[in-house]
Amino acid sequence: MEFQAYDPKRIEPKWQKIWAETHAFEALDDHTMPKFFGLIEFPYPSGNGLHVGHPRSNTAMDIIARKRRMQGYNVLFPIGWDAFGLPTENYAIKNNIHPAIVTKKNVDHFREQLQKIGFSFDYSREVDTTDPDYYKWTQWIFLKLFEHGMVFRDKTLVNYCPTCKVVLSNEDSQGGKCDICHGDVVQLPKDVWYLRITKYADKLLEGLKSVEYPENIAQQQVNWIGKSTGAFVNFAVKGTDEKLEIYTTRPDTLFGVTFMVMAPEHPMIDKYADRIANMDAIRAYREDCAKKTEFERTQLVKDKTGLKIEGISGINPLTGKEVPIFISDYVMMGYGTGAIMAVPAHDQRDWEFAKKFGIDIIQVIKGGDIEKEAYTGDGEMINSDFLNGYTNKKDSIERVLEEIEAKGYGRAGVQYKMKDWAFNRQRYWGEPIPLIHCPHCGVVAVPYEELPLRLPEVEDFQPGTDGKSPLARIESYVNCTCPKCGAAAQRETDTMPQWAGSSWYFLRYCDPHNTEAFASKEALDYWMPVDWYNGGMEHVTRHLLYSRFWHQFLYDIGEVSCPEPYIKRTAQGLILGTDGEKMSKSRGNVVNPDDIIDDIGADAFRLYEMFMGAFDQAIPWSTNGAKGCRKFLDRVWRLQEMLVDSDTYSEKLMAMMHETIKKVSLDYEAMKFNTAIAAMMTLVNEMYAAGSVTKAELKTLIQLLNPVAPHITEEMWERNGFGSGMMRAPWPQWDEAAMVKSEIEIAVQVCGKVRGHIMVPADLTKEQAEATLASHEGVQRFLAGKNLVKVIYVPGRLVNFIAK
RNA sequence: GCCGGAGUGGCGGAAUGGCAGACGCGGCGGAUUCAAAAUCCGUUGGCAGCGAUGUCGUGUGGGUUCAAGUCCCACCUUCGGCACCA
Repeated sequence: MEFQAYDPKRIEPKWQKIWAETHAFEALDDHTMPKFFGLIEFPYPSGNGLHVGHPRSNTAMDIIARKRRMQGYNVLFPIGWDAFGLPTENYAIKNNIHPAIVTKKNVDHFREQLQKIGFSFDYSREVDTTDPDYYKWTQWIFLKLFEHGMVFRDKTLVNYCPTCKVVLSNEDSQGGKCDICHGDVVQLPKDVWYLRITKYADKLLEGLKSVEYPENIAQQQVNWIGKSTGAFVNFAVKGTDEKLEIYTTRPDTLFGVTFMVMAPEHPMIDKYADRIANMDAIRAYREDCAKKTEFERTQLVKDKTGLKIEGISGINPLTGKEVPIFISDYVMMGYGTGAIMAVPAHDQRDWEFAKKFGIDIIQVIKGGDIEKEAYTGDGEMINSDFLNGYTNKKDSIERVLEEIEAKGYGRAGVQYKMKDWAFNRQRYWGEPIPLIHCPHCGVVAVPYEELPLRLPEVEDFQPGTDGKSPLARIESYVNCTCPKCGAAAQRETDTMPQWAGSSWYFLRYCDPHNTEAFASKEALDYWMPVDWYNGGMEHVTRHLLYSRFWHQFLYDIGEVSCPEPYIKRTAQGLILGTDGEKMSKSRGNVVNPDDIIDDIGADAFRLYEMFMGAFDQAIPWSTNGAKGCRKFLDRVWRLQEMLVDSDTYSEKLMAMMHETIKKVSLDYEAMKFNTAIAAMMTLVNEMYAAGSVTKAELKTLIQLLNPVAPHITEEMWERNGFGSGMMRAPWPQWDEAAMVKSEIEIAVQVCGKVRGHIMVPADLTKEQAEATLASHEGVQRFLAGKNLVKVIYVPGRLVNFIAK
C-alpha cells in the first residue's frame, strides 16, 4: 500500500466532526470525579474576526485541559462571548443594523474560526452576555449590590463636548479636543452610579495572599489598589466655624506646614464665596482647569499654577499658627479629602509651589539641602516641639498621632488610589440598569421577578445630544409605575459598562441553562473556584479586580462558597506583527489565522503559536517559523514508515523516552511550551538517527504531542490501532530509574577553563575524579610546572583543577 | 517620577551559580533529480590558523566566587502598568 502523505486538510475536518458528534469535550455530570475548571478570557466578538493573538491563550489552556482529561479529571473548559460594547454599537449606527444582528453574525464567525483550530471547548455551555437569559442574572447581581448598599449615586467630572453636546470617553477626547468636531472639550460634573468597590479594597488585597498569581500580576493589583496609611487632620479655618480636613501620610512633618492647598473644585470655596476677596480670579482659574483634561493636568508637572485665597486661612492645630490657603490643580478632588497641608521642605511638589509663590520653607527633618530641593529622607526631627530629637519616622508618626488623637485634631486613617467604580454608560448596547426613579420613594429597584429588564427595540441607536442614553427617548420604556407606591415613575436610562457581564461569567459556565438561579448551589460547589485562569496582561488590573470584587461580595451574601474566584492566574504575551509592532488594522500587519491554517494546517499553527517563544513574552510573528513547525509534523507523520512492531521502548531510546516524558509533562504545567516542543523535536531527531521507532515509542510521542497537535495525533492513534478514546488514555509516566546511564561525559577544567571532556562512570566519586588527573594528557599540559591546590568536583557535570 | 519585565549568533529563542548558544528559522556544502520543489545527510557565534587548536564573546562599568547570562552595586537602552495619590 502506498504511504499516504500527511494531509491536514483531510484529517482536521474529520476529527473536528467526530469530536462534535460524540460531544467529546463536554464536561461530565459525574461530580464524584476530580474536577478541573480551566478558563480563558471570553472574547469580544469584533467584526474583524479572530487574529493570531486569541489562539495563543486558547491553545495554552487547551493543552492543559487536554492533558487533564488524560490525567483522569472531569474538565470544564468553556467558551462564551463578551458581546456588549461600543465597537458593535458604532458599527450598528454606521450601517443602520441592529447591534443584536451584528453581534450574532460576529459570534457565528468567531465560533467557526475557533472550531477550525480544534479547541476542546464545551460548546454546549456557551454564554453570551447580550442574551437576556444571561443579563437577567447580571441585573440580579446588580440588584443584590443595590440591596446591600453597594450602589450609590454621586457626581463625577466627565469629558463633554459643548458643540456636539455629547459625553466622550477619554480615548475620544485626547488632547482636550473632541474627536468628532475637534472643538474644545470641557470637564462637566454629572450624576453617575458607583459601585462601592473601595469597601472591598482590603479584602481584595488580603485575598491575594491565598491565590497563585505571578508576582508581577499580584503587584499590579496592589499598585492599582494603592493603599496608603496616614492621618486625617483638621485645620480650623479662620473667619469661619468650619474645619478643613486634610489627608497626609506624613503627620510627623506637621510643624513644617507653611501653607495649605485645596483642589479647585473644593466645595468650601463656594460655601464661603462671599468672604473671599478674589472670587472672580478664583472662578477664572477654575474655568481654566475645567478645560484641561486629566491628561494635561498630569503632564504639566513642573510648572505649578495656583492662586492664594484672599479672606480665609488655616490654623495649624499643633502650633496655632496661621497659614495661607491656596487653590491649585496639583491637588485632586478625587483623592483624600481634596485638600492638603503643604510641607515644602519635605515634599517636592510643595517645594516647587512654595518657590514659585515665595512661601516660607521650614525644615523639620535634618538632612539634604532644602535650598536646592525638598528632602524626603529620614533624619532627626528639628523645629518640632515635642517631636524634636526623634530619629525614626515610624516613632515620630506614632507620637504625633497620639497627640492629635488625644486633642481631637484628627485621626489615623488609610486611603486608596483605587476609586469607586463608575458603573454606567450613556449608551444603548449594554445591560439596562434595573432601577426606577420615583418622585416619592426615590430610587427603587425593579422587582426581581420582573427580570430580565429587556433592552427595548429602538430605531435610532445614536447617543443623545444632551449626554443621555438613546433609551431616554423611548417613552414607553422610560415611563413606568413605582413598584413601591404605584405612582408614575421613570426608569433609569443608562446602561451598564462592558465590565459588568465579564465580572461573573465563569459562574454561569457552571450551570449555564439554569432558570432559577445564576447557577445551582451544587454546580457551584463542585466546579468553583476556577483552577486556572489564563488571559492577557491588559486585564490583570481592572477585569481581575472587578470580578474578584463581585465574587467576594457574592461570597459575603452567601451566594457562592469560595471567597476567591480564581486559584491560579497566568498571562500570555502579545503576538506582534512581522515588523515587531503591535498588530493593528491601521498598520496593516495583521495576520489572519484562517490564512495560516489554509497554508500549513491547524495543528502546525497551534504548534507554532506555542513554540515561537516564551509564553509570557511578546513575540513577533514569523511565517517561516510557522512553516518549520509544519515540517516537524511531516517528520512525525513519516515516523510511521519506520515503525517496528514492539510494545516496549528500544534500548537505544529508553532513557530519552523517559526524559522526554518528564520534560514535556513538567514544562506544560509551567507553561514552558516552547521547550516542551523542543524536547519532542529532539526526540524525533533521535528517532530518525536510530533509523527505526517502536510502536510503544510512537504511542508515547503522539500522546505527549496530542495536547498541542490534537488532529494529527488522533489520526495516527487510530491508524496504528492504539485503541479507542485517545483523549482519555492515561497520560504517560516516567521512571527516574530508566533515565540513569552507566557512563556520562563530564568537562575537565583547569583554573575554570574547559580543557577537555572525558567519559566517566556515572557514580564516580571525588577521589576517583581527582585520580583522572593523571590519565588525562590535556590536563597535564596546562598543569605543567604548577602546584595543584584544589579540586572541585560537581558530579555529572565537571571536574575543576585549581593550580598555581 | 514610581512599580514590574526584558537586553544572549543573521533571526525567534535555550540554559537548578557548573561545558553559553538547546530547539527552530535562515545560510552554506553534499546526496537524490534531466532540472527544480520536497526530502535526507553534514555544517553554521566572531577573530587567527590548512589543521589540531588558540582567543574573544550574553547592554555598559565595577564586585563576589574555583566557576557569573545567572548573585551584589552603579548605570544605559527598551517594553508594559500606574502617575502632581499628598
